[in-house]
Amino acid sequence: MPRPVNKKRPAELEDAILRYLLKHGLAGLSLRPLAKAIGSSPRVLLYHFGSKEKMVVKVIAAIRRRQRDAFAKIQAKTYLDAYRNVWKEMSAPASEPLFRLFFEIYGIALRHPRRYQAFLRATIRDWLDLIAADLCSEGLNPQNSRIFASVVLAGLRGFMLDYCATHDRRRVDCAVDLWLNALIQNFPGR
Amino acid sequence: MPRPVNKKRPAELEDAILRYLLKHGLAGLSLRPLAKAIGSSPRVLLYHFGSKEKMVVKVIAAIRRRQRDAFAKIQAKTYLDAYRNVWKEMSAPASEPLFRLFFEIYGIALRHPRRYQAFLRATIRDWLDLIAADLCSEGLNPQNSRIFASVVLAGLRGFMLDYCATHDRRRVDCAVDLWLNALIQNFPGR
DNA sequence: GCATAAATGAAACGACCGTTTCAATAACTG
DNA sequence: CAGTTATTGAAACGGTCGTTTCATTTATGC
Repeated sequence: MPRPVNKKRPAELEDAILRYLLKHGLAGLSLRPLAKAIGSSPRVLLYHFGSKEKMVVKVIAAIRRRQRDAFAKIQAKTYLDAYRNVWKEMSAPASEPLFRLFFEIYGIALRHPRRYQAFLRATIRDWLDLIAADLCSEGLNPQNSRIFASVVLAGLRGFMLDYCATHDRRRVDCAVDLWLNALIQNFPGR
Repeated sequence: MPRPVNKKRPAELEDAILRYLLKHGLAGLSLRPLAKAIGSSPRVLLYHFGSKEKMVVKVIAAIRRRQRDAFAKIQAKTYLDAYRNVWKEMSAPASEPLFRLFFEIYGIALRHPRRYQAFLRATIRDWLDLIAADLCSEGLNPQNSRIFASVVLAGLRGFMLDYCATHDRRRVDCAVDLWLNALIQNFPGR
């Protein structure tokens, strides 16, 4: 009978907070500057999320979903091309804030495995599932698919760590090429 | 004529702080608990390092040196064996605190490139130099050595990210094997 | 032992933190 | 319009932060 709940409000806040985190990072996050920047107030954030920690966990889940969805849609005729395209997308300037934030969260999550258990598990498994499913659909057995997918994921993340730190595009791009060629020649289905 | 400076004191403090960081991480570091834990006081830390930020930068440099030295001494008859041994050393339980701290610092450094410029540059270049020098000494030209070394470094770091998050040793170890075999078959000198 | 400067202790400063309290407002139902 | 509850604002609370101030202790060369 009274004022009904606004179900879209939390999602709106999540989006705004995510954008703020992309700019300012997670480590030094505090409610007052955040609230001011997104036109809200600490009171409102705590009302909707319960606590700062719960808020962060929620937003991190949203970040993970966003990152996964951004790359799930990439397709190509061959694996070589697909992975090439993924790297091109990952290393594009537009992706860098997301990866910087991702690595920052990664570091914090490794320090607090309990709190960020969901993130730690999902951040590997999401991608492994994505990559391995593709391989499976081509006839590779599930177990080998996961092994091969682990190699792909580790490479992509490792190169991204390098690129974010050095911005040495020429060297890293060359290295990615060399790596992909070596991988593809040892593709377990060939 | 008066009391002379104790040149060993800063190094002692650095060591103690490093041990504390390995346990407690960098993100939430604050002087009072740190000082208490190492039997010192905030006053002393600031006296010797000037500020918290300068202290952190100094200790991070020490961490980097320690990490590099720990792996520089690893040798083997073939590259395959050498990289295998490096991975074995990296993924040993004793190394995990160091890598957790390393990834945490990495995330923070990416957020503050100015402050941690030295770390970001060195954390890639140190290893690249180490790996590439080996390859060069076997006759590979310097440029290709750096490319190949980039592949090795990215792989090692990527697998370590995976392992720290999942502790799925069997899968990651298998993936490392697959990756190394693929790499070695495409070793540019063969 | 005395002068001198390095090193440390104790306490305070102003600022900011996450959170709570209390009250006001807003948006809906009947 | 009245009643009800979701939502928000303003201010305060206790606590911790990095840093500074001021005084004291400590170890050395003369």
